[in-house]
Amino acid sequence: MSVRKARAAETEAALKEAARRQFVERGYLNTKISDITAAAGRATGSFYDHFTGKEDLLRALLADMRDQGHDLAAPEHPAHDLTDRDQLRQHLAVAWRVMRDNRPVTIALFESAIAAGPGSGDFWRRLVEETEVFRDHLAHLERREHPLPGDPTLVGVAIGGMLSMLAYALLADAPDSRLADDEVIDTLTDLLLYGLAGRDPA
Amino acid sequence: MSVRKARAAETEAALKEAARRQFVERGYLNTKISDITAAAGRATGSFYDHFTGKEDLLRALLADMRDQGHDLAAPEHPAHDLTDRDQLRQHLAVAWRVMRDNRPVTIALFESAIAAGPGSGDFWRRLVEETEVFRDHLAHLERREHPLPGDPTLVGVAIGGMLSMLAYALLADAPDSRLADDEVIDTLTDLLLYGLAGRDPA
DNA sequence: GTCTATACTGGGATAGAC
DNA sequence: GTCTATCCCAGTATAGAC
Repeated sequence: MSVRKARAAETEAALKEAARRQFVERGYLNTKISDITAAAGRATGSFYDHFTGKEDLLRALLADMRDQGHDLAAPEHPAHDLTDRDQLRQHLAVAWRVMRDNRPVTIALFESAIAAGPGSGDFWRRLVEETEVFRDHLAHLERREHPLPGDPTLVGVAIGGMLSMLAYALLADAPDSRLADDEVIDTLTDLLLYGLAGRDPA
Repeated sequence: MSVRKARAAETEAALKEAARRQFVERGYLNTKISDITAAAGRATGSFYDHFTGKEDLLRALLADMRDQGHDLAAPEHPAHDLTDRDQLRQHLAVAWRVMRDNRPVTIALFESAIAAGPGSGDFWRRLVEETEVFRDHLAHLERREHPLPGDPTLVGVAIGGMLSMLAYALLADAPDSRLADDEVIDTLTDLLLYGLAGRDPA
């Protein structure tokens, strides 16, 4: 790689890194192109030598994340019984960990989904996509004649929605998290597994 | 009330009504002042004779809703045992109904909460406020020595977040709801009461 | 490829006639 | 109170020198 290209790659990396920081600090929607370039110590114009716009940059960040093995959408799932506490907890923990480790992207995706606005069906579609893992596992349970609270898609979306919302509120809005990750995960596990009634209907 | 004032009130009402329609159609964030005035058949400038801005208008819509007895934050709660299926279902149904009956406001509040951006702690705060009812009931259970999945605030926020998210996705993004209200409410009731394991750990 | 400078735009907001 | 006309700014995006 030539020196020229290396420089360019450096700038691109700097822009991405700056963007990540800004997204966490001000949120995706409130971050202006000029905020990013300023934080990266570059001129505004330079941005457009690397990206066509903010959405394009977000796509790039998403791709980077995927390359690093992290995947917001679908963590691996060798196991297949969500009614097993350890397995359910494991799933929730992985999802939470991915979101926590990729706060900038988590935040940005959430905000951009909202900004797309209602009516397009886009929001619902994205939510359904993101919750594929849960839906699959739930459908699996259903085939095994395990009674579910309702339609697998709906239940999956409910669970996924709860997770996203909590992640945004807790990871984005309160970085100095007042709640430990483990507490959150344990709570969600028990809530989703046994509900408010609890294990023993004592 | 003078004729003059009546005219003004009419315009104000027209603006509010137009805003409600626009919020559902394009979303709160994507709605411009000029969209509202145009939809109301008034000039852009007239808007400012009634409201100082979009947020001000939203506050007015919220107040209207409250006046009509609907309250996004706290439906009445004479009963006090969320582990009773009927009572839990009732709570969820009321919350859902209020959101459905006030789609414009539900949508606008959700979007404006996001737009506030992370970092301010505002989002978390709003979520905690909105879920006061649940938290109170859960705390009540806890005092009665009923074991909960976790901290009442956290559990309440989780439940409320699930509801908000689902409402936005289902009520806002898919108005021609592919899912019946009753199905949603029944599913959530069973999920939250008994969890994925179900009533009988058969 | 990166800079500086600037053109362009959307949309919020106001002035002033009616 | 409502209109028309306009101002004005923030932000995006481009042009062109280096």
